Amino acid sequence: MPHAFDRHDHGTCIASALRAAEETCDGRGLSLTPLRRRTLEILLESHAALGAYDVLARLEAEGFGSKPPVAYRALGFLVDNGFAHRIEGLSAFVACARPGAPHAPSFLVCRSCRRVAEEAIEAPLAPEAEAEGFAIERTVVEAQGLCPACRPHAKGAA
Amino acid sequence: MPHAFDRHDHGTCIASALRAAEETCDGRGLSLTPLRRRTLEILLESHAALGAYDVLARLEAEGFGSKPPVAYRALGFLVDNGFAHRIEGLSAFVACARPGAPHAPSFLVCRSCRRVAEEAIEAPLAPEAEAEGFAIERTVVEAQGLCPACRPHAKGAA
DNA sequence: ATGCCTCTTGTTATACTATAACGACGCCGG
DNA sequence: CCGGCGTCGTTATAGTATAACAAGAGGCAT
Repeated sequence: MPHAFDRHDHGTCIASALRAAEETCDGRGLSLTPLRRRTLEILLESHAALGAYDVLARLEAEGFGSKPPVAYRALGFLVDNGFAHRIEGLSAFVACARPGAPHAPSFLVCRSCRRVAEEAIEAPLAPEAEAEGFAIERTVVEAQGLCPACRPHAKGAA
Repeated sequence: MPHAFDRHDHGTCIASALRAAEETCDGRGLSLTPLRRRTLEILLESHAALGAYDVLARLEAEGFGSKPPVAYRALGFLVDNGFAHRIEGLSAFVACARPGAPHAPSFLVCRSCRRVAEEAIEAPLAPEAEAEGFAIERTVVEAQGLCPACRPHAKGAA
């Protein structure tokens, strides 16, 4: 499993993510329309988190609609179906690194270049939730900091 | 340590949090001004996360300024000094349950009543970050779901 | 083929969240 | 006194997100 911060064959990344999305859509009767597919491709171009309005600008430049709901709906579809994730700490979106497999994702988020490495981690609050009678539906686990590439030259924290 | 979802003496909660804030401010040469103190009190009234504009409305009704920076600055002061936390998943703020003690907080967040239980948890991504050469500066750990009180009568997930 | 239903994309308009930039005032040390 | 700093107030604007409605495409039962 290549990491966002490692050197890797990114073309393979993209191809396998698209294939997984196609297969999952087939399997569930979902339609990966041109808009949705293109939105996913835009996210896949890098491992960086993109804001909804960044995505929207790209879509508009390629002939899709220019209004926020166009981007938010496509992103919503991708997130709902596990092809992308929302990075809460950045109000931004990133392509899923493990599409197809259900998982509770967690992230290392670089505050300098916005690249995101997706990690697999066990739900960390499960015992506490159990003790309280709290029913967990979704977990957000994000570590913000500096990636290996940005670490040397980024300004100090905060 | 009483939990937000447990029955507990909330007056003690409030009093000890205020006292801890006063002591910490004394110790660090910070000033807990009327605005900042009142903002903290507003958050302490419940264990629920409040939006910045909810807090602002309360402050305005009590004679403080009415513009967003008034609330954001007071909340920023509280968050920066560990007297309150920002709940990323809600874009909202909650009083700290362990003021004074440095800690990497994590939260159980009820999507129905917005109450928040603060948990102590070890930084869960430390080994992964170490392996990647990623320097963690801050972690966000939030589990969203239904608290014991809301579980019976809330609508289904999502 | 027609009519109906659902899904998708597009729009307009608006709501919600957050910060930059500037001004006034009070306090305190020089 | 006065200069610097911190705080609180303002105006204005930036950034994020969704509600509500319109139009077209395709399936499918009649």
